Formats: sequence, structure tokens, C-alpha cells
Amino acid sequence: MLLTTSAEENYLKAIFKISEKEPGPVLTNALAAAMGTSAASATDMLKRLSDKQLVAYEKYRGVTLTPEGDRLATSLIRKHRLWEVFLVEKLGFAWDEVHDFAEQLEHVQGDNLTDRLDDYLNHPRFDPHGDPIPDAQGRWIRRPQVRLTTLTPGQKGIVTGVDDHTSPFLQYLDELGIALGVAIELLDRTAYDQSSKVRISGKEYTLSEKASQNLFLRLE
Amino acid sequence: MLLTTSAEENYLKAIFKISEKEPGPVLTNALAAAMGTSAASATDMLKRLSDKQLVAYEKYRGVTLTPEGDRLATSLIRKHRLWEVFLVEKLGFAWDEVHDFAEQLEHVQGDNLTDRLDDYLNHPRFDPHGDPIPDAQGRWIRRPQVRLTTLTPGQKGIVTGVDDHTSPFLQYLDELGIALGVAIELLDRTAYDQSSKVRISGKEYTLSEKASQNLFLRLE
DNA sequence: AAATATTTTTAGGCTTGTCTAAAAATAAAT
DNA sequence: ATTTATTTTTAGACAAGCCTAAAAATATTT
Repeated sequence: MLLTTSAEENYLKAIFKISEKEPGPVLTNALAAAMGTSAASATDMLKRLSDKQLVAYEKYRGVTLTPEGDRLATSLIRKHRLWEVFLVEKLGFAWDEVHDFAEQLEHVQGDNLTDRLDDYLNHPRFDPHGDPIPDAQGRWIRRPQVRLTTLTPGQKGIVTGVDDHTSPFLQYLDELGIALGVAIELLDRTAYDQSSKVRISGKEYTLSEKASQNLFLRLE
Repeated sequence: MLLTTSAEENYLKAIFKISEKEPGPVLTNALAAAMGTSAASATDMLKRLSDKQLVAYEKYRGVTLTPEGDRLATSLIRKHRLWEVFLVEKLGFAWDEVHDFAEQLEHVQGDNLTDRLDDYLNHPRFDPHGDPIPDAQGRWIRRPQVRLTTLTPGQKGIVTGVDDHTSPFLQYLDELGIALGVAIELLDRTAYDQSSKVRISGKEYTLSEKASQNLFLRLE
């Protein structure tokens, strides 16, 4: 069994998430930016993670996760998302309040806690933001979903996720009545600023390009 | 708002617990022993806690909690015990499995988490080991309870708590069918080794003085 | 009251994780 | 192909939390 600190785990998660978006090795600067630290600190940590065989790191060439590092990062995401489900479903927090708690809870160590939590929550497959929760074997469910910006006027979709987990965005969605499972019809796209005219349960709204970019939908 | 690290919080809790048992200021060696660190490390930490006004520390004279330190320690014990209730009641862990998890969970920071957890658990007043859970205002419920070693033969009691939270003891109690709420009658005390002959739901057992010492009962 | 024993603190070091500034390597541009 | 710009690494520092060994303070004996 391998011991990891919270700091190491956070770096692993960041490497995982950057790798998801961009192919190829993760560069030091990108990692430092994601972690809110200096490039020097990132280099430092990469050496430690490399010593622990959690990443494959080549000087000046960037870093990738080893199978073990990938397994660990996946497990952290699983834990984070399961705790988010707990906080929303059981403790009644709003979807914009749970991130910081989950960020701490995901580092709690010990046998079986995650799987028991998973059982207790009835094996949820998506977290309160619509993100998939890997199962105990690290398997992911990928749903076909597209950004609102890719729809053509007249198309309809069901909200399945968000690509911005910050409070201001989530609270803005709350105000508009946008939540997971809500149906949205794209009425028109304004040529000037690419904003979206949409219909949500009968009412019409205008969403900026930025907001539209951060909304994932399953097409009807 | 005051920021504390997990290490600081653990020292505060240790000071609180030693203060509960012995009157007067807590001495450096006692604290170091409780924390499993050296006296030098304890001195080091006492300076930090003193700077943060969480303890009143006088060189060579020992340490006491300030009102703020007491408030914080109480809150940590509240959090620890609420999480233990969660782990046992909701996740189905045994009473000997939850300590290490709760030790980590008690350090999770953020507004309202504890009170929401308390609501969700229906404001339990005792944890799975029978220890009282302070309320949101830091008020304690003290129950009249005595050790099995103080009973005279013929007296009966209901198990209300344990004074040893380690797995070996708790599992031993499981084997004997001793749990919170179970009735025990002291039949006899062996003069030679002070062991207790007891009756538990019809069956007779012998408990060592050590085990008897660690069992709390409410007299019938 | 002086000597001895115990407790506590100080001094100096180590690791983790951070920083800034300088050096080195790589990439881009002329 | 050199120069210039960018990225990355190294070097040296610092705080938190721990250590051991030595010094200082307090307590106990004689």
C-alpha cells in the first residue's frame, strides 16, 4: 500500500484533468497554473510523484500518469463526486456549496469508506453537476452530450451537465430555473455576440455565449 | 475567523482530554505522551497555540485552554462524535472501525457542515461508544454512570459507555454480547484478582479487572 | 542547603511544500 | 543558423511539524 499526502493527490487529480482535455503529456506551466502554484513548485512535486512511480516524468518534456497514478486519480474523483452526492442528497446543500467540502473529504483515507458510501447512496452514476462517477473498478460512463453552443436553432435538449462549477454560474442557473434534467429549446442564436435565445419551461431567456458554452445537453 | 491546522487541532483536543481527567494545567510531558511526540515537539506547538491565543502557556508551568481554545476543542469532539454516529448508523460500520475515519473527518472545515450533519442524524446525544455529543452551543450532557469495578455483588446496571475505544476491547465486548444498552448483573468479585463474575442475558462470564474498569454502567 | 533527579526548553537538523531569482534548456523568429 | 523568447529547472529560503542531544529550570532527596 502506498501513502500519499493531500498535496500529492491534488497534483495527480490536476494532471488527470488536464490530460482529459488536451492530448499528450502535461506541461509544467499548465500544471502550476491549474494548482495555483509556481512552476518551480510543480517541478518539485513532479520529482516526488515520479519517485513514487505515480507519474512518468521527463525533464522539459512534461508528465503523464502511470497506471497506478491514473488509478489513484480516478479513485479521488470517485470519492469527490460521491461525497458531493452525499452533501446534496443527504445533507441538503445546494449544488454550488459542495465543492470545497468534497475537496477535503476526498482525501479521507481508510478501507472501505468509499464503497460503503457508494452503497449507502445507491451507486449514483452522476454527481450533482452531472459529472460521471467512476465505479469501484475505475470504469467510467460516458454520455453523449454537447454544449448548447453547438445546437442549431429549433433543436431541443435536456441539461445533463455544466462545465463551470463555480457558485456564480450555478446560482445564475438556479435563477433561470436551469437544473439537471431541465429541457431547453434553442430558439435563435444572435449573430452579433453568439448569445442564445432559449425557451425553458415556457419562458424565454437570453444566455450569453459564455454561459451557453458551459451547459451540456443531451439532444432530444 | 481563525485558521487552524489538523496538527494544532489534535493538540487542542489532547489538552482538553487531559484537562478533563486531571485538574490543573496540562504538563508538557503528559501532552507529548498523549500525542505520541517528543516533549520538544510539544513545547514547539504550545508556542504556536499560545501565539494564536488558543492556550494560556507558561514556561515550565504547563498549559490550559483559553475560552476560544476550549470552544474549538469542544467543536472538534462534537464533529468527531457526529461523524462516528454517521459511520455506524448510516454506513454500517462496527463501533471499533470508526475512530480513524472520524479522526480525519473532524478536521473538515466549512460553514454549516457540522450542524447539517447533526440535523441529518436527528441530533444524537451520544456516539456509538456512549460518549456525549456536545450541542451546537458546546453544551454537554453528563449522565450518571459508574465503572463496573464500583458495583457491589448483586447490583445490576445497563451499559452506557466504554473507557477504551480500541478494537481489541470493543471486539471482545462484541464476543460477549456486550453493547450499549445491555443489562449486566455483578454476581461476584474474585478477591484474588478483582475479576468480575457477571450475568449477561442469562449467561455467566468472568471479566478481568481491566475490562471491568473500562465498562461504564447506569445503575438500575 | 547542597546534591541529585526529573522535567522542560533550547539548539540544530530533517522533510514537505511553498516561494523568488537565476540558470539552463527548448522553441520561435529573424 | 543565430538571436530572441519562452519554458523549465536549479539554487537557496522559509514555515510547519517533527526529531535528538544538550542546556536550563524545577523538584526531590539527603
